[in-house]
Amino acid sequence: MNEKLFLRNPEETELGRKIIQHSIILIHKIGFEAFTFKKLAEEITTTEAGIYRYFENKHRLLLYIVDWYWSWQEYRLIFHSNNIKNPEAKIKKAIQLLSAHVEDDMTTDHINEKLLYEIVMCEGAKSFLTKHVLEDNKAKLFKPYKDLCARIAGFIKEYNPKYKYPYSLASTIIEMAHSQKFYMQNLPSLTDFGGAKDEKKLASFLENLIFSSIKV
Amino acid sequence: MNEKLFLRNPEETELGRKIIQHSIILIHKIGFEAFTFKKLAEEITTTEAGIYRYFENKHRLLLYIVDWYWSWQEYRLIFHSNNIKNPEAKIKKAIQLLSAHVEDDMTTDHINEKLLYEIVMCEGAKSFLTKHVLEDNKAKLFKPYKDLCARIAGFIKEYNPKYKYPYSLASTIIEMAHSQKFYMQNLPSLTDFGGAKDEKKLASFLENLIFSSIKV
DNA sequence: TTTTAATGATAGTAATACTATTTATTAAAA
DNA sequence: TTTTAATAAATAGTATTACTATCATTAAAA
Repeated sequence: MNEKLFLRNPEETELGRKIIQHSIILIHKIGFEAFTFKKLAEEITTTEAGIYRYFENKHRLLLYIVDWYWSWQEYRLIFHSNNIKNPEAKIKKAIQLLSAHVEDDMTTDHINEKLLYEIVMCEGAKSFLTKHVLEDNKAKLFKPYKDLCARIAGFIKEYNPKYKYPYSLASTIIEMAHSQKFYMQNLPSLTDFGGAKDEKKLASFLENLIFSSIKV
Repeated sequence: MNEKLFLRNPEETELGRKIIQHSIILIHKIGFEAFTFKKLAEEITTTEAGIYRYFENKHRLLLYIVDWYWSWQEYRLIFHSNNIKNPEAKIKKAIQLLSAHVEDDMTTDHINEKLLYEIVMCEGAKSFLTKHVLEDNKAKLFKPYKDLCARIAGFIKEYNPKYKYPYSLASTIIEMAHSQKFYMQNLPSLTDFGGAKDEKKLASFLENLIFSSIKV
């Protein structure tokens, strides 16, 4: 993780890991706007000042967990596409991993991936929709997201080296996988997917969107 | 405008119109997070309490101006697609209107459409990324966005009645027109568009994306 | 003219987002 | 073993935010 995200590395102490674990639970429960360091401190029986020693403010903490999520997604993609040769299959795997229902991973003790996925769906955009996005970008705080995007863009370029918009298409896939899911659950008339059962339809929509564009 | 958005209709009084006019200027200048009713009150030499008579809170005010924007975009689309018969041309017109650089309209005295467009690009998602999105949706607060989406979905259905995802594709166009523009200006490595000059490339990307998917 | 409605001015509160200071604990050096 | 130094925790405090309440003033409608 980028060292500029925190004042003290939360992975290195018991308290730090508790901050991460419970910030995920609490943001998921009450939303990022209502989330405060004071409420978090109460949950883990420490003090507000205790949390400020780890994170400058709650936005940095959001960035930390969002970055963690994108790094995890890229790791999963590397792992699952490792032994695939065919670029078409690699792209399909990426779509499947991004649009399928996420379950708690269990390999990471203090991070609940299912909750984290839902946080990124509901709050993820707030990590860059700020007045200081350019500064944050200079500090490389969006690197995990950009790396994932570049990896998928790479698959697209393998599939069709002449396609003109691999990066925009890759960011479109990632963003739509999350925002169509959000619409599905909250504003369904913006989608063609009815209940929560329709998760395979989202993957079909994305596959159709991508492959018809990049078809050689 | 939906009456639930405000406590007192800002269109009906001088002060109300000043609130709208200067909230657009101020949100554009300092961002929605830093924007407060107190700062706005200072700008227009009224009091904080004066603004609270019009809007319950700053989120409702954001929703008001965002809804105004989507209604304006739909009006523009109706106006410009009115005498077009060909569904392909209608879709192209929609893409063009959504992805082109917006200039101040001048027909509306107190609303600067250029600034409003930039606000929707940077802050628009915050209007629905909340814990009360379902309630707000029940109160029909997202109707203008959904209407625009449904209109574009209608064009898509005209073009190809068999295409399976007209609503998701329509919301994808609208969202990407704004978010790719944001990326272009702030996180360019997520796109294939270099400087601000590349605005026609965004339209080409979207046209390619849409028409290759819905091609009969 | 009287009533109603909108605005203005002032004050007050609980919560938020921090910062600073002091106190306690632990670890290393003398 | 005692002193010193570094680290962490606890407490307190501040400016700002997001409101609510009250009351006087002005303007428009009945």
